[in-house]
Amino acid sequence: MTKASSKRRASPRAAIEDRDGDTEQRILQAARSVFVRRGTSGARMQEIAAEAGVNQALLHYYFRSKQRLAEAIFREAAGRLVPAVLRLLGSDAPLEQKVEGFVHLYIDTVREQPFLPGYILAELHQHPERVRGLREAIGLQPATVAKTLLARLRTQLDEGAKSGTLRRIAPEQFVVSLLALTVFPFAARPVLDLALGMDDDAFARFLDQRRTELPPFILSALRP
Amino acid sequence: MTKASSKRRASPRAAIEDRDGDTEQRILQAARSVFVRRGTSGARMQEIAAEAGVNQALLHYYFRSKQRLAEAIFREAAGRLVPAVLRLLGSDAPLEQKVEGFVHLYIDTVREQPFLPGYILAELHQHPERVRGLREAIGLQPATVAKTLLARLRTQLDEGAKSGTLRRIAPEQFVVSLLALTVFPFAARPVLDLALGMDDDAFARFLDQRRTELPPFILSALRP
DNA sequence: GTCTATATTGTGATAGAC
DNA sequence: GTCTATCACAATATAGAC
Repeated sequence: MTKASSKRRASPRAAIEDRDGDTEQRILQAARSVFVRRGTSGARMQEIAAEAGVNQALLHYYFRSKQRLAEAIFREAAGRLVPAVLRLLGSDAPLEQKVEGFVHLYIDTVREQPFLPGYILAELHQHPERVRGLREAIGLQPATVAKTLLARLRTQLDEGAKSGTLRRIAPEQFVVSLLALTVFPFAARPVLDLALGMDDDAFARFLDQRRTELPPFILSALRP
Repeated sequence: MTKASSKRRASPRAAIEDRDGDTEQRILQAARSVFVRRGTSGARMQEIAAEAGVNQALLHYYFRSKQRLAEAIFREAAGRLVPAVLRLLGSDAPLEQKVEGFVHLYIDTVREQPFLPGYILAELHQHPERVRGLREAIGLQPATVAKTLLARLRTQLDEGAKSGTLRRIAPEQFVVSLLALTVFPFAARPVLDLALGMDDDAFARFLDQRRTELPPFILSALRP
């Protein structure tokens, strides 16, 4: 899976004696859990080792250093969300479909790992250099992606404006608003807990409601 | 200012010989800068000391431990944003005024320290126990605040729905959407940089535009 | 109040037996 | 591949002179 790991894999053909779920996977699993919760600087190799049920030395055996492990986890996390989002928004489906498709896809995906957005935003905030990881996750040149995505959206928005079905709005504002309305509830989960007294059950109900009500809300906002 | 500091202040009446800007303030200033950028676990006392132009021992003289210093900074940061927001949203001004008032207040305030939202969200994500700091920043019991705020909003939204001027919407959804649209652009600043190629100038223009266009956008979304 | 050591602990990383 | 030391250094914290 990882470059580092494949290089290091031992027995050429054997791998049968691996216990329940190959060790590397158990480490990755534990690393995900810890890094996502504590962030890269807050994470401790010891905690990861314990959660994986191995000792610290093994982490280094599989992934050279904390740095590399952290990068692997971040790339994986970002790669799970970003490309799908970009593909959807950049497609040439009609705008109404994009909005609903995006909201559903995002909420359904992230629901299973509600801490991902908070983790990604926190990492990018604290380690801006990690944007590189995002670049790789995207695959293409960001500048290119941005231009084509925005250009396509602009076309759609302009058409709607001319035909009188849409209010005139800059594509950047549109994208950010769409992202904001969908991503923010996850990223601000602790705030909702405190400020609105929202526990896990209430949050689940909140998401159900939002999933169906957000698309019409957004489309209504777009109407002139 | 801080409990710790006032207890420790030395010369009873003298304080005149302090050089440019009282030392405690210089430390706080540096601590703000470092904690906000790196987060609590990523921050280094040494970096703070250097930025304040003093040595590490002084940090401990004024604020016992890194932990305490971090808490002071977080409380201050949260206290600068949260209470104002809650007061505004909980007031009995008409809904249209709340929306515009909130957007303007928030964007104008945070513009000067655009990393605050990212810092606060990241801290809450990585150290949920820090919610205590938020509690103190709010001053009142969060449960109470939440109830009265939501209750008041529900009244206003229901009235609007009955009179046919507003679409029916749960107050929780409304608050989260309002917050999302306003806060997210700051919290996701690095993403905007990468995904939309938005540098500081472009971001400033983006905010100008958003400040004026967001209120009508939201009000349009609320219309049936 | 502020500084220069210095103590103390935390934490990532490596060596080497099995 | 996996483990038990153990190293090396980074980082917080304290002692004590000035």
